[in-house]
Amino acid sequence: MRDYYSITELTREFGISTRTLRFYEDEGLIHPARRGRTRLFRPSDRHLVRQIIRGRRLGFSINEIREIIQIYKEPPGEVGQLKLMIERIDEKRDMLRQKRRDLEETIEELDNAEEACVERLVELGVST
Amino acid sequence: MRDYYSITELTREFGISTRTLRFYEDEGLIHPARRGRTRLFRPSDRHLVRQIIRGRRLGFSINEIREIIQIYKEPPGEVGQLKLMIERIDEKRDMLRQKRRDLEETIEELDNAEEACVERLVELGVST
DNA sequence: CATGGCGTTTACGTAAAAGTCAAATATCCT
DNA sequence: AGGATATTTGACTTTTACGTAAACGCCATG
Repeated sequence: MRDYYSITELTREFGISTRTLRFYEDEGLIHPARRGRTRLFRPSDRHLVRQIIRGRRLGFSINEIREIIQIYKEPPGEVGQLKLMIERIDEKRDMLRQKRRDLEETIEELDNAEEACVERLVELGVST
Repeated sequence: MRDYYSITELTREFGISTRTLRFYEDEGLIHPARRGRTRLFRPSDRHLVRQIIRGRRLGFSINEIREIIQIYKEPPGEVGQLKLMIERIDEKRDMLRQKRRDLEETIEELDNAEEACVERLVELGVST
């Protein structure tokens, strides 16, 4: 496990621009270390970036991603905070479950469409 | 099954604005009928809207949604077109599968976070 | 030593997806 | 018919998530 990654290494790995990574830092999603002015990304930063990218692919906004990232941090020490945190987690999970339903339905409709295409090909006597 | 829905009925049902529905029409995603200038949404339009909303929740852009909607239409009659269509369907399905992986991973991380919270509560002697 | 490559900040630009507002019609109800 | 209510079109604005350009620092290599 490497100690540090440079900004361009991460851009290459994740297929995003340096602008994007700096933007995520401005937005408080990541806090890479510094040597002088130069950013040094630790493995934990890299993992965070991976989580951000995942959230983005799932259609979450930066603010929603920020909320999700908060959750991954150390659990709070106080009982009230802990209960609140659990509530927030449940909320997010509900959103994810909704997305999963959307996903399954969409996949199913695509399956149907493909089957219709294949049937049509068979009708036309094309070997599949 | 109703014959027609008014624009405001659909906005209420789906929690979107009239502007949004007109925008989708401008973008060629839906083609509601008209009586005079007034839009009349048929059940098929309503179903399309449902599919659009689903796509939006999954983080697809309007253009991607447009492509997906094309797929739901009648399969083409010509062999080349059919094979092309099947390729496009497979592409979309790959994107959806990627999203599903992202989804499972994110849900799992949330599960872990929740478990950590619960454990912490147990440590503190709180009855869950 | 200057050239290239990678890094930085600051500032302005932009595309997508609507939101908002106004003014003009349409439709519905009595 | 007439007033209330609903719709339409069009123009302008906003938000999000970056893109892009300018201007400069650091350092290794020919």
